[in-house]
Amino acid sequence: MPSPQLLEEYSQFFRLLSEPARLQLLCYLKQGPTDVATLIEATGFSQSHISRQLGQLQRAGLVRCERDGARTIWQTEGDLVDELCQLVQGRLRQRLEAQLQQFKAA
Amino acid sequence: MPSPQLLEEYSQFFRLLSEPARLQLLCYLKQGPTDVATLIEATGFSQSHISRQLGQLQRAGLVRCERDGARTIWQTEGDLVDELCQLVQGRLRQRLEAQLQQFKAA
DNA sequence: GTGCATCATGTTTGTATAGACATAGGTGAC
DNA sequence: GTCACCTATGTCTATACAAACATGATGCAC
Repeated sequence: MPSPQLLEEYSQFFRLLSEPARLQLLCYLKQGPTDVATLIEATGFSQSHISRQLGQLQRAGLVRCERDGARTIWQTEGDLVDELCQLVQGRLRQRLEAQLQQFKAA
Repeated sequence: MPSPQLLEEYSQFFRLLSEPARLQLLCYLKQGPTDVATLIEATGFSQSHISRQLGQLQRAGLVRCERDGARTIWQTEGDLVDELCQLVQGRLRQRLEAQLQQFKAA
C-alpha cells in the first residue's frame, strides 16, 4: 500500500490533468514554444486564466517558460502527459468497443 | 489537437484519480476482492462515502462488483491505474532528484 | 522621465463535489 | 410474516477551485 503522502501526491498530480483547459494548453504547447498572446487567440481564454493555469503546470514541472523581453515563451517539459493520455485513450476506446459488442450481441 | 470532447473525456477520467480516497480504495482492491465492511474497517471512511466512490469507479469501468447474498464483493478491473501511477511516480522521483542536485550544487 | 504593451496576482463569485446523516431497498435468519 | 444486517441513494453543508474583473509589476520605445 502506498503511503497517504504518496497517494496525496498522486491525486494532486492527476487533479492537474482533470481540467480540460489545462490539457488544452498542454496540447497547444506540445506543438512548440508559444507566447501567451498566441495562446489567448488559440483558446479564447482570458489572459489571467491562462496565466494561472500555466503557473500551476509550471509548479508541477510540466511546462517551463523563458522571458523574451516583455513576452513570456512557454513550452512543455517532457512527454509524460502524452504517455498518460495514450494509456487513457486506449482504455476509453476499449470501453467503447465493449459497449459496441453489447449492441451487436443484442 | 484532440477534440474538445476527447479532452473532456480525458479530464473526467483524471478527475476520478484526483481524489486520495478513491486511489486508496483502488489500492486496497488491488490486493484482492473485498467486501464493503472490510473497506470500511481498512480505510475508516463512512459506509455511504465508500459506496459513492465505488459507484463512480464502477461507472468508469475501473472496478466491478458481484453480489454475495446481502454483501457486495468489489474488485479492480484491469491495471490501467497501476500503470498510470507508475509513470507519475517516476516523474515525482525525477523531480525530487533534480531538487536534490540543486542543493548539492549550492 | 511618460506612455504603452505584456504578463502575474489579489479578490470575488459561482459551481462542483467531498463527506456525513438519515433513509430506502434488498437479502437472509427465524 | 418480523427482525437484523448490508448496501445504495436522497439531501444537506462545507470546502475547493475555476473563471472573471481589477490591479500591480516588469520591460520596451520614445
